[in-house]
Amino acid sequence: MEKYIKVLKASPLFEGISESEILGLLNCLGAQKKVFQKNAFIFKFGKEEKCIGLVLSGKVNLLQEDFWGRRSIIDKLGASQIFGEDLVYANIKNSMLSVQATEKTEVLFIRFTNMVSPCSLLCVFHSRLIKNMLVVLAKRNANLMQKITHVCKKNTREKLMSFLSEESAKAKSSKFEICFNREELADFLALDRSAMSAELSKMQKEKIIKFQKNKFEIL
Amino acid sequence: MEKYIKVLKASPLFEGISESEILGLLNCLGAQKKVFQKNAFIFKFGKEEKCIGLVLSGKVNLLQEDFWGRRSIIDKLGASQIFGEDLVYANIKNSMLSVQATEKTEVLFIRFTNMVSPCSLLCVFHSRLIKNMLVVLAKRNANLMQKITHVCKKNTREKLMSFLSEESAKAKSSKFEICFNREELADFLALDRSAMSAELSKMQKEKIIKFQKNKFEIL
DNA sequence: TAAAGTACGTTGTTTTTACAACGAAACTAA
DNA sequence: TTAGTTTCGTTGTAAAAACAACGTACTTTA
Repeated sequence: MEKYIKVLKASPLFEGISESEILGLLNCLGAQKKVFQKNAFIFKFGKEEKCIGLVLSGKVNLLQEDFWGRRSIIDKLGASQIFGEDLVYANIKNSMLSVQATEKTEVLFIRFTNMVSPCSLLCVFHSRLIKNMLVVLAKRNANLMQKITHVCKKNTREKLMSFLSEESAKAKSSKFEICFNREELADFLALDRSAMSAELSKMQKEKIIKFQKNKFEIL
Repeated sequence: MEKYIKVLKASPLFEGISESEILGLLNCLGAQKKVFQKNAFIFKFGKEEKCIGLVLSGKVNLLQEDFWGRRSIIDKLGASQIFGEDLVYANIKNSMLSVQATEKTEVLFIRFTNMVSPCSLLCVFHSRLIKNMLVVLAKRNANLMQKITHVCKKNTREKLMSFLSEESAKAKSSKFEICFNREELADFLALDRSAMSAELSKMQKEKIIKFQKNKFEIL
């Protein structure tokens, strides 16, 4: 696991814990690595899950899927980010969302029973882990709020502008790159892909934005 | 504050803490009561806030408002429920959402600086409060997910059915009462009120649902 | 109890979106 | 290299939603 120490250190879950201490903790936590190929499901909605996942490499989409296969993407996570954290404390057994690899992805699973009823070594770091979890949950909250902001806009253009403005703010620049391809973006903003594509072109013609593939600029 | 002890005891924030202990805690927490009239804003988006709010009586809407006054209701809270909890841990100073009283409402404010750096009495309950906050945040999470589920449905009818099904499940009955009036429901589901009203009527004609004011039945 | 205000349903028109279908470009793998 | 696949933009048409306007019933309050 030393190979991934930088990734682990950068994770919000291990904030404030030293590299050597993290390695010790992983044993207590019963951490296990698994590899997923592109498009493989890591969590599937409704299935019982007992682990938190930490992305070691690659990328995953958090998403909801309804009965008819219509999907709604909640967020895309990269290395160091974690998922499934809400299951631990909301008293829910079954996963509320699906998690799907968008490329070959390595995930570290942590059994959260170990996290709630800790062993003696874990005890030392228990309160630190708990605090970190609070931050993780609050951040996920902010995230969901942001998504709600976007999807509740009343039409295609406003949704796009809401999203692009936030991305621009995150990047602290009018030029930025987004992590979604067109279909993913449509599923994130609850739009029809082709209609969205048309609107993007229209906005480019009107010189509101410029884009090329995933590179955007707000004018 | 003895008057509200039942309400406080029922709050997820004080889960596992006895009534007498709660009363002691409130001093350390610097709790203060305020009264708000119908439609008054308790929090306003973007304003700096330093308190968690606990509803003692009445009801409030959590909502987002954009530049043009278009609002999106996130949730309606009643007695014992708390808001502003994410501000404490997400390292955000300004409130991400507005909170508005929908009737005359009493709110208990708790300065969260006191909650993070506790006094000696607080210390005894500190870990309990933290655990409770984890649950609150995780539940809010589940809540936001549920809202996302509804608003991401592709048309009016599906949004309504998604919402009504959940309400029915919550009530564990095909007959149930909803907490929103029509305009609030429209703002919750990101719909036009009149279009929604029309669709509800249509669904009633088709004998999919029955309703009268806020009482609904799924057939 | 009269008057004003609010909540809700209804309707017709305009605007917007969804859907399907297609072609070009970019990417992948044999 | 070539064939197959995926991604993306474009277009026309059908479907749906937004909007405005209005009537009625119910509430509030003076």
